[in-house]
Amino acid sequence: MTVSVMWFRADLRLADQGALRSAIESGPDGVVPLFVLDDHFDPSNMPVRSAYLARLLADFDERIGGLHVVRGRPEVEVPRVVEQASASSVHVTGGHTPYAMRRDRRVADALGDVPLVDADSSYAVAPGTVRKGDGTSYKVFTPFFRSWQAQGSHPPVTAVRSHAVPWLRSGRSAALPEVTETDVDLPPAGEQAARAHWRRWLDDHVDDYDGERDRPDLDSTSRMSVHLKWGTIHPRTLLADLAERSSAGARAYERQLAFREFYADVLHEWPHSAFGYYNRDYERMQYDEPAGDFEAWKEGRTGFPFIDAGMRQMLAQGWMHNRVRMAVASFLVKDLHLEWTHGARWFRERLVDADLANNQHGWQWVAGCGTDAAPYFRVFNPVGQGKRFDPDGAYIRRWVPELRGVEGRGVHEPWTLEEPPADYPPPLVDHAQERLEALRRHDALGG
DNA sequence: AGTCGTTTGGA
DNA sequence: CCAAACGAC
Repeated sequence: MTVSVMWFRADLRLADQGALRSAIESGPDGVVPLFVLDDHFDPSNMPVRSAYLARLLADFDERIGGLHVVRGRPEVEVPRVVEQASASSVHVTGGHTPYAMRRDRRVADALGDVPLVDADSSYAVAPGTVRKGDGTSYKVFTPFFRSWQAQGSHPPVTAVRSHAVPWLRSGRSAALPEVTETDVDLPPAGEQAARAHWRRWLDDHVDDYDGERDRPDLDSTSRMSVHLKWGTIHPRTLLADLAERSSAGARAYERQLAFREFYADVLHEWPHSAFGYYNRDYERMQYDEPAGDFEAWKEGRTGFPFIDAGMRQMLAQGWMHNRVRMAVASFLVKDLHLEWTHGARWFRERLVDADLANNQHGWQWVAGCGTDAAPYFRVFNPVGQGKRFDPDGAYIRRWVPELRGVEGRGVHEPWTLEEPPADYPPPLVDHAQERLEALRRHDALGG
């Protein structure tokens, strides 16, 4: 009997998209599903994501009847499980961050003659494979998008759900993390939840996506980011469903999926951009040190209702509408003059969908130092964004209880009210002034 | 995936 | 007088 180990990387890219098929094609009679909780895994650094991961692992464990979870270093634990199971191959599936790639190489070295097969990526097109005619990678989204579309991707795999190859049940794993209570209103975890949610959104909302996606008050985005991040659904599944639709909304959604693929490709090509400036000119800019204003931003007490609503939505749900992410990021970088890395770290702590490539490059786009970034002089107006994308203020009233009693559009500028709510803070900064300060600091860079 | 001050053209 | 369009940052 030949056995293969199916090693899920940091997330649970599931078998229906090719990983298990790839294992089947290599001919094993059984598959050991393995998840390694890395020694470096520290729940205090990612409280929201670790709470979600525990739910996800529990769901997976229940569904396949025994996920093998071990704690330790992958280069030690993967070979150990291979030896215990007398496996002849390891199929790895999941995210393509530079860190995952480096870790794979260490594991491959430790495995010796047992092949480590990169069974599937968590992207429609694997990072590092969309290339210009001269073989170099793209730095601008639009040409990447065209090339990515032209390249296409194979259809999603659906038939392997029939369990042509049995999972080798290992019994309940002692290392399975405990599912603990959390104050965060987390979305349901698991593949079935992901598929059900997608189906519903596709039927009811995708055709309106183009017109409504920027409106946090309507809450009409797909909220699929969490499922894509954790791999409980594959983008190829989404693309196949979208291809059957002719609406502008379906096309706009494909474009958003392509942004995710673009940033994964960028990170793959420039690993340093995960935690440093993609455009290193911006390292020299003058920044302030995080202080009380940073704490106010984190807690949603800046006195700018649209900004505070977003930050509080993130604390409550581990999720924030993308339009608001851009506005709060701009506020941190250009009104508070803090480095984007501080904000990106807070997002990674509090967002359940925090994905390294999307998060870091989304921030760098706003900060003007990323690939195909917004020019630095594009400064979001924290009030104007609210008026434009939350016209009636419903989003603000939902997330900022102090302002719930304020009727009309005055809710965007409570300091102009005759009687501003006493328990809501005054604006932390003068936006017009700080905007000019940001432009001044940028000018000081020269060139 | 922006904002702001200015200009322009129609009422 | 005001909105839409425009160009600069």
